[in-house]
Amino acid sequence: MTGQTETLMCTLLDWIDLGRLNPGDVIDEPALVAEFGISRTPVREAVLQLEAMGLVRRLPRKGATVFRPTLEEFLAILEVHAKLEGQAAGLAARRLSKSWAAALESAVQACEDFAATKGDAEPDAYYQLNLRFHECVALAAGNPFLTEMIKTNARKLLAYYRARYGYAGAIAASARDHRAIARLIFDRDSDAAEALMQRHVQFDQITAMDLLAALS
Amino acid sequence: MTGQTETLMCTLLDWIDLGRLNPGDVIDEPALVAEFGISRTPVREAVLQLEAMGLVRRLPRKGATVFRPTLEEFLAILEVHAKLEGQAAGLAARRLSKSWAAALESAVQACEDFAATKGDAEPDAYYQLNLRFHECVALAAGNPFLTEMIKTNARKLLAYYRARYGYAGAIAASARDHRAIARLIFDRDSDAAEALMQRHVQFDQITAMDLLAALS
DNA sequence: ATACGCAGGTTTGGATACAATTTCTAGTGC
DNA sequence: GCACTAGAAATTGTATCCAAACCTGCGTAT
Repeated sequence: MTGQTETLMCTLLDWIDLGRLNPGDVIDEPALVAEFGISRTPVREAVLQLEAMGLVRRLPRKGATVFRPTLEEFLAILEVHAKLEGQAAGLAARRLSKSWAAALESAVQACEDFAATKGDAEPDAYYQLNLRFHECVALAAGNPFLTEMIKTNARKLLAYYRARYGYAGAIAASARDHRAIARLIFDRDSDAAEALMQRHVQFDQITAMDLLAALS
Repeated sequence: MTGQTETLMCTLLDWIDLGRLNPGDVIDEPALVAEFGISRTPVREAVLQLEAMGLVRRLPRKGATVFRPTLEEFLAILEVHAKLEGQAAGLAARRLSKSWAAALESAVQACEDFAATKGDAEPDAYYQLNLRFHECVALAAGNPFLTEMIKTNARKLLAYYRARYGYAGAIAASARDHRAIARLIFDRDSDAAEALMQRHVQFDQITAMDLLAALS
């Protein structure tokens, strides 16, 4: 009896992270009730909390769906997300500890190795490495609140980021960016790290629109 | 029957905004049940959603309390909040429309007039003007997502900001800052507006710590 | 043939009932 | 007199139940 609401929420978050639930998918409450053998109450509460976080949207009489931004919403979120990731990089440059330096270097290495050996194959696998890099930077910034915010926002853009690495050369370019950002962080160049990370995340809005179009 | 959960949530948010609920105050669920003549379910749901937003903390067996940051949490939130307000100012400088320009000018004027005529008296009244200035900037930035985020974060720091204007000269200094920021926005100097707003919000951390100490 | 409407079913929000864990209290024994 | 324990009450999470709002489809009337 360790909190069915909480358990279910974590499960749903995992499903979103793993791509088992994608933007626009309906969250079928009765089905969850049946699948988990629990009552409507915790299911309802879990969905309500996800809605409060902005990850789920509930249309009147239409069921709950995983948040799927419109073009305007996507660009608005991306704009803020890029700024926060930038801040994280800037702070990391100022606060980097020995142990996070090691973790960051290994995350960047992993990205480079992948780009060198696998090229454009397995974009989903690269996406996981990408996640690790960004998580490292966020954690190295030493601001748990910022980390949490970045994670939540990232979830709203998740499916689109995943799609990003399907384009030829995207993985190599991403790995190069990561290296450049890491170098600036290691050099303690806070301003440059911030600026570059922000540009890295807010990749050409044309590309963003391509992604959106591809996923509509 | 127009959504008791939603109604209650808005009421609680208002209470927080108006200072009727302050950080650390307990949210007595049974009392709310009695006061509103509703059942436990909507009360519980409202509190859970506030918790998901980070505005309420629920300790095991100790009831729910309005979020009251520790010193570390306060500084972490302030760091992010300042960055976001800065972004809003920068975007406003680029996107300012005629009508928002007028609203912004009037908000700044109101601050200046207050500082000139009332001096350091009625800090709570000035706080409302301050809110309007920041809201104007956020709205002028044209990013609803950013606006929402700023509002939620501001709520977490609310009681502390209110206390800020109790210090001699604080109101006049704030009004001067607002004028300087507005000038940069009117001049379309995005970078400078962003930097100045960030500094304005993340006021000297010494001061922040004074506030915290005063409120513990 | 079409449009109006009414009866069922479904969906959703809310109330209440129930169970488990824990705390307060009072009583008893050392 | 203090401590320990048992029981009573409360807090909290979950389940079940109820009522109102709204979709759906069929029937009837014009």
